[in-house]
Amino acid sequence: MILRAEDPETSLRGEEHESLRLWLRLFTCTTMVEREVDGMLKRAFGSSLARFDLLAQLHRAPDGLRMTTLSERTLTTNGNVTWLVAALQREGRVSRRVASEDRRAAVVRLTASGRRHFTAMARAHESLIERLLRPLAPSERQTMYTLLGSVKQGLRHVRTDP
Amino acid sequence: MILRAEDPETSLRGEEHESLRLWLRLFTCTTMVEREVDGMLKRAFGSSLARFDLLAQLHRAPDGLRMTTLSERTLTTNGNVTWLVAALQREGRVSRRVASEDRRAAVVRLTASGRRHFTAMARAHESLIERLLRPLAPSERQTMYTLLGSVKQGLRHVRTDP
DNA sequence: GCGAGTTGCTTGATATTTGAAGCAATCGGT
DNA sequence: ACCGATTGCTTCAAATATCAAGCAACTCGC
Repeated sequence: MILRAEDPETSLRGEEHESLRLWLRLFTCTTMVEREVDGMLKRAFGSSLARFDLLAQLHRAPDGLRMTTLSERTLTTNGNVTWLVAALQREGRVSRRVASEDRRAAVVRLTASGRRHFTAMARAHESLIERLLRPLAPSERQTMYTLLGSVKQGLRHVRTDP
Repeated sequence: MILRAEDPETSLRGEEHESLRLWLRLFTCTTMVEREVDGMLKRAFGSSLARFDLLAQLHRAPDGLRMTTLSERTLTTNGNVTWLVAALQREGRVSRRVASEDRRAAVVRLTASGRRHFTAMARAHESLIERLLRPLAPSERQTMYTLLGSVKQGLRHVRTDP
């Protein structure tokens, strides 16, 4: 889903709406990259971006993560995490057990197979991203990274800070 | 789905992987904004980002668009567009008719109701985006817009230009 | 004009995602 | 220890999205 207004047919006039134009382009670019990545992960690994993302979270948490933490970090709903973890478990990529401190909570972690699988995907993922972002010079990437940092920072307070 | 690696636990080391870090942040920010927007459109208009996007395309194409064009512009599958258009048609937001030049093709356009609905959503959408991107100064927005322009440009040739 | 390839779109089976509701375990006083 | 919130997760139904066929309407070259 893309709103792209940067083409000739655009209805936006002049310098006004700059935020909007920026968002449209941001959205377009991200979605395009997302589709490239998701497609690659599906074709080459029978996986998906959503799975990869979840595995990535677990990869940097050797002690495992709770369902809720996973849903916060992957920015999806708890129901979706339940579903994804179940799928990944069937595929043997993750294991789960009841948390010792809280019998309601589940701790999910990567299995050896999951770790291997993730590592292979991560390699392919990185080289694809490298390729897709090649048009940006290192300093430009840095600039953009910084600018996005402040956006991200601001997004934290959105709900509470109208 | 977010891969965020910018937190303390990150496994990325130093200046290498800058592309990857940038992508992760890009993805995070975009997804967060997407969720804000989608939620707002749902709560306030009983619509969604996907619908809004489709309507936006039609809004700037007074003569209507073909299904295929819609799927290209919204970056989704043709099957999804068929579904979305059917839903929007049931809701009275769009109309469709067979193209005069090609009896296979359908031309979709906004109805008066669709136009009104879209206009209202667009207003709310713009002010939300304005608010979310407020942390960026105008010149920064411009910079980012330009940088994303080259990324977008590069994405066009990805498939053909390994 | 004809038949082999395209194209434009729909279908149907699946996969994924969301949102709300439900259940059990834990927590905070009391 | 007991009760009413709260929390952590799952479930279920419904909304979306994807992918692979499938079908009809075009196009071309002959």
